[in-house]
Amino acid sequence: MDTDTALEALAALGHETRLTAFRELVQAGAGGLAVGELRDRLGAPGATLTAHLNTLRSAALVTDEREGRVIRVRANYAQMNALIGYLTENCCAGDESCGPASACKPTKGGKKT
Amino acid sequence: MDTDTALEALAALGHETRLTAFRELVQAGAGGLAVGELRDRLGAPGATLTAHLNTLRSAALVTDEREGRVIRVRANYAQMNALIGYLTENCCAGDESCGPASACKPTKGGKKT
DNA sequence: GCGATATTTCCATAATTCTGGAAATATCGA
DNA sequence: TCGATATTTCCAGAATTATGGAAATATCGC
Repeated sequence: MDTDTALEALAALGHETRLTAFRELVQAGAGGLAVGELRDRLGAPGATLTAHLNTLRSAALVTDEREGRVIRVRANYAQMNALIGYLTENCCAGDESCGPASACKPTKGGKKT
Repeated sequence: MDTDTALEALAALGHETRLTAFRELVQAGAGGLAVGELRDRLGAPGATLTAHLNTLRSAALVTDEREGRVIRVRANYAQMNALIGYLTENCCAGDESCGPASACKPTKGGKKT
């Protein structure tokens, strides 16, 4: 993931309603949620929710698919994963100084601690 | 890390200047950087940089320490790490559907030392 | 086609964040 | 003490983002 993409994803998640929406979608799993269901859970007006979903979609954090009258929204795990990867690289910057996160590095070099 | 804290960290990083600043600090390592050095690298006016550093500090992503006339700023790896932990939990939501990230889960199945 | 349901787009207002010059503060060395 | 350097605070204008009502669009079942 490049920096611009990470930036967009971070900004998208850095808003209470959007972070909450994303978490709902993650918890909903592969089935995702209908926009209306999400709206009920968040208690946000339709127009407001649409605007936030546009932001999340633009950051590729969610995908949506029309199913008749309903639009089903799903968390894009791959993108979140890529974001975590970006942050992990930018957290540890090649050394092991990140503590717990070093257990997170996928085989970089030899480590023993 | 709780959601409010993660929210603040995400919002702090969701801005080009601040993300760049944080990356510079991570790359600078444990020694950190003087505010002036960071200002030169980013090419931002002092007041602007101060405002951004205040945001990062408020999100606990950086720490600073006065050294005579210079204020040395350092990335707070622990906080970034906690943020990654938060996102990882909210990415995978208890199942292993996240691909590579599942290798990232600390003590779930408990393997290795 | 019609009415109902689901969601979006349009648009204006409100709220927040960003920016940077100038003045203030802190520290140093002589 | 003074003058130089490093950084912050103050402040206000500029820019961006958020909000939500109303109208528009899309799809359904009949």
